[in-house]
Amino acid sequence: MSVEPQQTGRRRVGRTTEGRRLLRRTLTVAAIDLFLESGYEQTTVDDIAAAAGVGRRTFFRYFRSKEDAIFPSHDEVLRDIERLFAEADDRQNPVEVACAGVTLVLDSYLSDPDVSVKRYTLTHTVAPLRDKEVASVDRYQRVLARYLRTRFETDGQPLADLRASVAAAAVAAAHNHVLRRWLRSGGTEDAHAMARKAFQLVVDAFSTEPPRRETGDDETVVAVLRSSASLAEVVQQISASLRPGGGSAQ
Amino acid sequence: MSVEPQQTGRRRVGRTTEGRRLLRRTLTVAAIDLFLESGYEQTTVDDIAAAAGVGRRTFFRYFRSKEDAIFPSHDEVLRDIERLFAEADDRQNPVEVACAGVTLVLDSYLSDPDVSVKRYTLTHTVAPLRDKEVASVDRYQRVLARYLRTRFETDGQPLADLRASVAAAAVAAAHNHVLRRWLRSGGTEDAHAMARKAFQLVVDAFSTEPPRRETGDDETVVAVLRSSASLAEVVQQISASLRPGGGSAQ
DNA sequence: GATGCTAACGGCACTGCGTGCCGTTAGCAA
DNA sequence: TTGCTAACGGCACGCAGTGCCGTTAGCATC
Repeated sequence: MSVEPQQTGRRRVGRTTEGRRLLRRTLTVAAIDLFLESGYEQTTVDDIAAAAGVGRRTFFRYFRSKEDAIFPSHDEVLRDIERLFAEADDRQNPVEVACAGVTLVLDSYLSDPDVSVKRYTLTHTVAPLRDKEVASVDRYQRVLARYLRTRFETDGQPLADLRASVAAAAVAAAHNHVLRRWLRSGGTEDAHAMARKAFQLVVDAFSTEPPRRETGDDETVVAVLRSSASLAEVVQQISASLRPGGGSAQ
Repeated sequence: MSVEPQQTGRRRVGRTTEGRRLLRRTLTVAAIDLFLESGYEQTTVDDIAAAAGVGRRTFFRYFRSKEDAIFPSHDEVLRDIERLFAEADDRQNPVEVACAGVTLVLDSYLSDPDVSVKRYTLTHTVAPLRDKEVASVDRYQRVLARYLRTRFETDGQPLADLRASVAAAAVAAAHNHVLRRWLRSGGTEDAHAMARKAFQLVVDAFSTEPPRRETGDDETVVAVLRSSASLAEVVQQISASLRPGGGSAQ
């Protein structure tokens, strides 16, 4: 395919940082197109490198494996999330901060709808690529869980570790749901609007603040108290309510 | 290592179904021990096969890849979960059914503590093995989400798809948390007791009864509490509610 | 404009994973 | 004893991923 295979001195496109980004993207696009066209297994790394006009060895200087070729560099997004968490106000709702963090992931997909949609058809079809995607989601989820754990711990939450893992998984799942819907729509729907709704559902479920509205199920006790009551009275009344049949409205 | 390499006719241990299980386990144990002893990358498939007394080609008749060697056959557990969901009473809480399903996964680990603990140190250390583990968790999570989605849809839940994905992720995360703690304890703690607590937290967060709005006037504080909350939590939440501006619905 | 330095690139060779193919052999039935 | 079937071992092959090295573009310096 290449007209000048042994030409001395190809363009050194990867010399500068900007050049590296460009070549990386060229390789990604080439990989995606070849995978879609000829199938993942049928496409060799040589094919991808040749399509991008570089040597096979260079490919592996840009991607650690054949599967990685179609994915963006998650490391940068991860760093952005870490920075957002580090700079976050401790007075903010931790779960909402986590949602803001994972929104950076969403944005990284939104910034390149064409590639994202094509990649989705691949991760939806090819098992090794799907596994890689899942592994990267797990990396994000771990970062979320770590942040939430420290926040929950300083807030004195009981079972902080468990809560953090569960909440992180929920936030990640909400993000994935929105992302999938957006990808299935071909990148046309309003992802951020969907994300707001989805995150609201998670925040409501996991908010550690006194919730504005609560789901009243069989195991919920509603206590109505005068604000002038002393704390001791309150405790007494609450413990009475928690006994079977003692709830004021259950 | 094998004393009789070209002996005609090794034992056909894999002939019967029971024999296959036995040889599979032998290969798994050999792989785990070799990975722990010599390192994952340093250990070749030939080493594993030789340690188990079979040929390299036979190894790949039992495992699809080198990474798969240390994992149990998730397919069986997945089938058990599907059957549990199929036979589940539709009047049961869907999230609780999902927890019951994922408990089957927990049990599969508990049934072989020795291998599970050793495997954990590997998945905790070796990136490719961790990725495989994450991928298998995702498979379970998808089954949970599919069940929850149909249940939520027939229950007429709004955003059933989103809720199902998020709840499935939460259930899976709670399971993983319990499993990790149990593995870190060396398989000594009471995993089922931990699981009950962890699942309770998820069920509370995702119970799907219609939300109830509470309105109060300036002199009344309405606090809605989960009966599973500890007294300390209750006091903390109540005192927060009694502070000006801290009320949940005042 | 000539020279030296640095870093990216291409090519080569090598290890090892995963697979298709085939001859061999154990287990079982007739 | 004979024939059938299925698991096994060995062989060869393609390809992923890596270490090594010579080459070359880009840049600074004289």
